[in-house]
Amino acid sequence: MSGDERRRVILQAAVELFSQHGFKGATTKEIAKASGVSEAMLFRHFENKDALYEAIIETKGCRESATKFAWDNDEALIKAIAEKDDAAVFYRLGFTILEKQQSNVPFMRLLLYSALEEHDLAERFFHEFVERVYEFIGGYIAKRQKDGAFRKVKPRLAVRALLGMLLHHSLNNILWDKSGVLLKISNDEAAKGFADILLNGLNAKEA
Amino acid sequence: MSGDERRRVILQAAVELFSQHGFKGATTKEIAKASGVSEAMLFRHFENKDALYEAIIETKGCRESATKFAWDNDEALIKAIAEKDDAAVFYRLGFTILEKQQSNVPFMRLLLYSALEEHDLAERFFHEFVERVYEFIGGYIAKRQKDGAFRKVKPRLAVRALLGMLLHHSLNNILWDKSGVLLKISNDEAAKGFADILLNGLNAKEA
DNA sequence: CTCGCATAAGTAAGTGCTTACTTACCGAAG
DNA sequence: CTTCGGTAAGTAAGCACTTACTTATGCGAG
Repeated sequence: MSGDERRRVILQAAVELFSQHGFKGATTKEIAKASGVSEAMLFRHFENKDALYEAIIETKGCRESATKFAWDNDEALIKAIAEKDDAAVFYRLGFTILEKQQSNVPFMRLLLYSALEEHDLAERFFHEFVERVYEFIGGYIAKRQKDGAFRKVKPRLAVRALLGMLLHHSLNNILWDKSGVLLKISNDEAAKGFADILLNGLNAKEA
Repeated sequence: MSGDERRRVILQAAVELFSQHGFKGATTKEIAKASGVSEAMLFRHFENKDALYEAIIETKGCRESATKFAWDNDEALIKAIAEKDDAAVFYRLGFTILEKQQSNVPFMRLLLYSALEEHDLAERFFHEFVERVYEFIGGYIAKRQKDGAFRKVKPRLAVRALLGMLLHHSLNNILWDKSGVLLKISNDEAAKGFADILLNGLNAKEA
């Protein structure tokens, strides 16, 4: 196997294990074993454990999706924003964030760990992600408030609400995968439901 | 210092460190040092690390508040439920959950870690907490739907939304305490804001 | 009051195992 | 014969947990 190939295999195994056990919890021995090489090989490809973690975050599927979200290329989202179709906007936003969990990087788990563990890199990663979401969604909410379409709620509080729903949903589905005790809700249904709740609330429309 | 006193001191230090670094991340050496005794003393008071963790969860301020929530004694909540004052109900629920963070046990952090770490005890703890919340709040929502006061949204989805807001809010405030980068929102304001969003949504009332 | 002694509170210095990381070496391809 | 992908066998430090031992604290009998 060539160097580049091996590197990718190691990264893939590392992502899996870091997102499962966190930075501290995942061991280099495990990662090496999971990628089918000796620990020594791992340390030839990556200077140390930190460098390995950094490489994951710098990875296309992670940092880029954390900061850019590929939102720029989401036609459904662009169309929804242009048409001021709020339900579609929030649905697309939620869905694309949630689906990252399913993609090559178990994004949400990595994100939650990075918020808890005291690791500079991880913390910066979390902050960048959250800030970016606040900017994007918060900006949209503020705009719609100016339009008179949204009530005057602190945009940041609304973002915190939406992001919280999504994070908690991911957390629950992760746990569901492990134990099957909790309720499984599909990402699609959750994204739709959260968008609906966020926009219309629980109160029945007054006649 | 008497045995019981010492035990309490150790528990206090352990709570602090477990909630900061997680179960794996906190070391018995650190915990012993933080409580001003040798490691050997720690292991005289608690059979092993697991037993120490278990003792914390069994603690009044933790398991009981996780499963009972002291909601039975919250007069403001009981009154709000009786009067079907939904805004007050959700505000009280949110506020009491959030305030646990401030109390003797940094509840939310412990909860988040327990959701991520692969530790039977921790997982059970998280499940119990979440199930209990789903039952209580979900039950209330279902009832209000029957009253015709709430729209037909899956109760569990609504609970997931509310709990998610609260968890994420705690996570942000934790990180704020550490870095000061994120927006600090008081628990009171957050609980009020989330209750409002959950009930009324963002959409401006249609004329 | 105090002596004797059991018991609880405490420690220093380990145990064996795991951790991140290293060194010294090997075989094949260019 | 060097360079690259690879390994076996380390190392020092850190982990949960123990051992062997010392001090403090009751507390009933004399």
